[in-house]
Amino acid sequence: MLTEERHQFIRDRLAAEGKVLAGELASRFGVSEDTVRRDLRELAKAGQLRRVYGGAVPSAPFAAATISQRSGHAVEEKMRLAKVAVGVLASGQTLFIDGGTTNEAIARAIPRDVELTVATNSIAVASALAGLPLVELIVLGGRYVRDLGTCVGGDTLAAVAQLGADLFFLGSCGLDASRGVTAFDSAEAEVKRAMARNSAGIVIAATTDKLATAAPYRVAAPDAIRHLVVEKTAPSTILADFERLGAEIHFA
Amino acid sequence: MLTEERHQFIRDRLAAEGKVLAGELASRFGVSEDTVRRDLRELAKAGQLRRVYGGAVPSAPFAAATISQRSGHAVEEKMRLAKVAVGVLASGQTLFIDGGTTNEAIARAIPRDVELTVATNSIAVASALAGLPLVELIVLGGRYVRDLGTCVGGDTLAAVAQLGADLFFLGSCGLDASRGVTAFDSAEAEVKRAMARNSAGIVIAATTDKLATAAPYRVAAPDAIRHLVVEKTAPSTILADFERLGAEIHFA
DNA sequence: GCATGTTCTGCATGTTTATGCAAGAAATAG
DNA sequence: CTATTTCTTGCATAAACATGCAGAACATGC
Repeated sequence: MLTEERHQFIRDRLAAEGKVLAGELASRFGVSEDTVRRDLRELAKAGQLRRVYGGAVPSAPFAAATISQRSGHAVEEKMRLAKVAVGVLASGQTLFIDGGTTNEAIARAIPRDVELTVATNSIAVASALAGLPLVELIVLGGRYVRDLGTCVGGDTLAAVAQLGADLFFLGSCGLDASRGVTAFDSAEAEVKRAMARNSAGIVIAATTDKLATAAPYRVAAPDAIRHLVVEKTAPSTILADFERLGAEIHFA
Repeated sequence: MLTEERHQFIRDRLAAEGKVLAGELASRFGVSEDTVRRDLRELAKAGQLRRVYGGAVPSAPFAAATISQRSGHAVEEKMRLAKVAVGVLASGQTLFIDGGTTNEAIARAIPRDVELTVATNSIAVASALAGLPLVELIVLGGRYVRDLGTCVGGDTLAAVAQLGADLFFLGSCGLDASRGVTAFDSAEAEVKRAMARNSAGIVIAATTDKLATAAPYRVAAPDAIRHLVVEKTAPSTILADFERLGAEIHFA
């Protein structure tokens, strides 16, 4: 286990969960707590985290905003969903990846040896993909919306219009077998629609609470979903509806 | 086994797995660890990887930051520069912020109570600003260049062309009183030029080692610099040149 | 063929770095 | 306030590292 690996793990973990515990890290790495503390000290010196009694928390307010939205349970679930979701990927494909914490988890779960072209309007997804050498990354700029963590607006739409993708990882939406995919915000919905239009297939990874919910703005028809990644706890009646409409169901 | 074969294998392995171990490579190649270390040294010198204790990891955009931060000195210097640099800001202004670790430090040093409109092509800067509620953030998308940590290309240029800013925080460049501001990459220089053209003033925060260096591509004339933030160790002769050309010098 | 110079490699050396342990200081919880 | 946990510091050890040197492999020129 390289020192650098531990540092990387700590960074990732902080971004994902908003905190790390010294003891927990020590047992996970198989090193003494002293070593972990040294790691934390170095990362703190580099400004990459802030040490607290018992462990460390992110230094940037960025991750702090996302922490509140995440309970410890949801993180594990999302990581499981993400691992399964990347299973639909194939090397050489072009992707749109939308915003949302689940999509961020998916981006982080993409293996290093897969060659992809990815266009995203999410800063968090872009950050995650910035570390993958084989991923050609296209950032879809525009007006950044803090609540969504993504860029929207005319510039974003124009950038999307120039691209075509094999798959579109659509996130943070309502999902309903009759109304299809829906979004809470008009501008957000516009961008998602553009991505959906320019993609050959839509992939949605959704925690159970997202199922059978609807929001005001329509993004895609229910039969546009090609892959649906869900937890085992998802109600089978809803899944049956989507399956009838042509979606392939993947259980995480 | 040719040296080049080993190098290629190391590159591939690094891309696929994100790390290599010196001992492991030695036994796989059937050579001594010394030879492997020599290989790693050469590849590191060529910028194709970053050596760490025990092996090597890919050279990432943050790797440069991490490695300079590791020394401890540079990061503190940059933070000092950043604190002074944000002093030229005024609430209500519109900014372009370029890439580079110094600009990232500046972005992180912006106080929470300043209202700004900021356009940036750097993912790291965007991440930093995502946490500031009073900052209207515009992400300049495009093709992401891993080595720079920024977006470049036609899309980026088009997005810049639509905007005008009061100040342009220009980063990661050569700086010379006769040749002006210069960049190492053609596409990078193009974006910087566009930002410079659409800004009322240029701000450069540079560590001493950046002064009196030049790169191939011209970005801006030496008299285009309005604010120059430097360390106290900066040679006064160079500063005098820039001051004569109209720059205001700020010491950190 | 032979000599020469270059490059690559492995070994021995001394140095640096990472790690764990122990003891005392500091922070937190009851 | 006291007990417990967590943290820092100094130190010892083993691993990883840089360096200098010598031999082997190789190409080049005579």
